[in-house]
Amino acid sequence: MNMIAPVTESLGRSRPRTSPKKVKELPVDTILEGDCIAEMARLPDKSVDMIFADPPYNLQLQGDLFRPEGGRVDAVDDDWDKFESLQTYDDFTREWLAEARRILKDDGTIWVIGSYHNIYRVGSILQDADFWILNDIVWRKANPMPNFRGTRFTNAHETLIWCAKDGQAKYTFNYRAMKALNDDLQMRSDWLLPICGGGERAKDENGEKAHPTQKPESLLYRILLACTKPGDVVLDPFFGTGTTGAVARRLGRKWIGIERERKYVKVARNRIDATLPLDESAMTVMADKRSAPRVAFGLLVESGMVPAGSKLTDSKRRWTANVNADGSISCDGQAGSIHKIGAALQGAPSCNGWTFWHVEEAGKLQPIDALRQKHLAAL
Amino acid sequence: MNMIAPVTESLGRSRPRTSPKKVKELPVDTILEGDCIAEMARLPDKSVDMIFADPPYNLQLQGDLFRPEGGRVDAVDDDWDKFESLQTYDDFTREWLAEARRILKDDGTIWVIGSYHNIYRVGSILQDADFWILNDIVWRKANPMPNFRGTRFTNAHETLIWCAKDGQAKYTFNYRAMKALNDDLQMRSDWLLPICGGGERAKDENGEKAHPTQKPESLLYRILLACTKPGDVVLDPFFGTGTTGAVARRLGRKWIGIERERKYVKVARNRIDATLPLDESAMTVMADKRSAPRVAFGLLVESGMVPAGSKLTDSKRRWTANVNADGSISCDGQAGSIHKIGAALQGAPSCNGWTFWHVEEAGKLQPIDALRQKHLAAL
DNA sequence: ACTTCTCCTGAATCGGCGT
DNA sequence: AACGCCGATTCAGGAGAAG
Repeated sequence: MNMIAPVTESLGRSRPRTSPKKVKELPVDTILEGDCIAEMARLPDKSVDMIFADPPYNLQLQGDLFRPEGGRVDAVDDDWDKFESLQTYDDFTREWLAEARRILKDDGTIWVIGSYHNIYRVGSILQDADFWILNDIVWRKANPMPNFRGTRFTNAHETLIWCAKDGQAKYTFNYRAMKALNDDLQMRSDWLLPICGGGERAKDENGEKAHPTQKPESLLYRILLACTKPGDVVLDPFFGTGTTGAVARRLGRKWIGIERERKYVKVARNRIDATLPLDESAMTVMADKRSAPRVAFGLLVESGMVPAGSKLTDSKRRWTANVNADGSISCDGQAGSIHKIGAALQGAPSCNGWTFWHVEEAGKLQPIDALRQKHLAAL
Repeated sequence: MNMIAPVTESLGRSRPRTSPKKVKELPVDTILEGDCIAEMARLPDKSVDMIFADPPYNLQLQGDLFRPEGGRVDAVDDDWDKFESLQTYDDFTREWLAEARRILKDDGTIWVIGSYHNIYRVGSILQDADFWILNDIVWRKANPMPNFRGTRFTNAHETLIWCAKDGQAKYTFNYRAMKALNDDLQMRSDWLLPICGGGERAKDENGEKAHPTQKPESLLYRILLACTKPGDVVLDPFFGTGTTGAVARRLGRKWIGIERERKYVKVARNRIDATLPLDESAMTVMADKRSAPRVAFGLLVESGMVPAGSKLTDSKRRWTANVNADGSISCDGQAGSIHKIGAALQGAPSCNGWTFWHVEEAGKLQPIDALRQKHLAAL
């Protein structure tokens, strides 16, 4: 078991500690065997970067599904049952989500997956707990189980809810990586992925499938790639056969799993041990421009890459601007930054001067952003 | 206005009548102008076969949003979508759903559409009110608005919840019709349909869009075809520009619309009057496009078919590229899509990366397009 | 007549940093 | 905390103009 000190210390805030014996250091790359709420209670405040949770889909309701067809059920008792189970499920959900919220860093995010049986309870309780929904994602199953009786639409999807701790949080979203993964189109909220089967499906000692609802690694791959950075800590409070851990290890993320059932813990351990991390070069993703170091236009002027006195023009040569010695530009009697002048000329509220303005080189127009990239590469 | 006697008489059950002056006969094929709860209160118990509801989503938008090219997004800022709090929204939802339940026949079903802003509230309250969820349906928008800032996944779907009054109800589901509509495959819970635009979009006197959130007729067509019979009565308590009425008339169903805003009522009346029953000319778009699904290269990376870290080469082994975790590839210090990098290396304006790049398998080079075909076949 | 190009628009909870 | 500046950011489809 590896240990790393939690980045943020427990602050002893409003929420009472539900357990007196909190761990001093965050246990990572390990499975905590026990009840998810009790084990979460031992983890420090604001210590994990992401939580992925695949909670039970409300076992009480599933019980109803197994009733013999045509059996006469007293309606009043049934309603009472249902109320009882929904109430119980809600209480359970509120409790583990409260712990999850406490453990999550302020800029961390949480993902919860569910079906129509439970996801509306989960979504409402997330909102009630002041989580801020960023997206809901539809996992479209490429190969769902058909509806054998022909009584409904084929239940061919599950729903994931992605939340920040509040509307102001600065969460991680690797936009360019997601765009790259989707052939240079923005990644949408509907994901088509096969269900987990074949060799990926974990087996127990008897060769039977080890877990009834094992999630595909491709699903976790996309989630972890989108919303975490290498080295981030991911918590999965309903670990099962450890899909989250396996993918986290492969992608160079740290992980914590909580699982109550010993048989699943064993399967998960073996599975993750057999998973090899990608080497660092393979782990790289398209970097967001936002995270690149800033280059002031004046720096290019200073360095002579775009000398003072040279001309800038837009791609259609509608306007020509003069470069001043201080990195400001002049056009139409106005002077200011490449962005300000670009916006003013177009009558637009804003403008990215780096892509708007061009220089002529060998008869061809080239955006000054290309020069910036050259400048960055030279460093 | 046509009148038909309610099929099921009011039984004077537990719920107190919220209005003393209930109509004696059910008003059909007409718009009731007024508040949805007050107007529903005038309708008799157990009198309609289906309810389709498109309630306000409570979007909670902040400031203006601008497109990259400078245009301003025409947001939904209407008063009818503003609520003081989640609590207020929940109270409103409980109230109109209670009336809806009272009016609905015991074997009737209800559909409610929403987005992540409100659908979890709606789903929970439906379950709390003892409605029985039969399916949740994902409307995948073929042409959603992009995420202009690159901050989240493109919000490309809305969710519909379909409920019976309880788990024992004998609801209508036209299984064969749905299967026929889907090329003789069971209709799934994810529907790909374009948003409402072009000539279908209702205009006001000034030629502006009459309503900010008009739903496409293809969506209502599928719902009414699936869950009602000819002659059934469909109630839409948030009628807007009357899509439900127009499609109901086209399909030979009776309809009741409730709408508070006079401007929408006028548009809806004109629109429905101009709709010819059983003219299916406008319905040609309703079937899912069954064109071959596009496969992103990233999908092969995610699924492990071309693992991150593996090498690609062109047929003559002049270049070798490294596969990154997000499906981009790197070569010669550049990173980008299989197409972009292939084009850049050759100095060509474009390149089909699927045929340009190869993987080595058993000493033989194989274009990655072959792997794509294998992936498609597996689905 | 046919193609190509430009422009417009759609239920959207759509920045970050330094001063 | 508020303000101001930098500068990052879009997909599909329909309509109508232009070639």
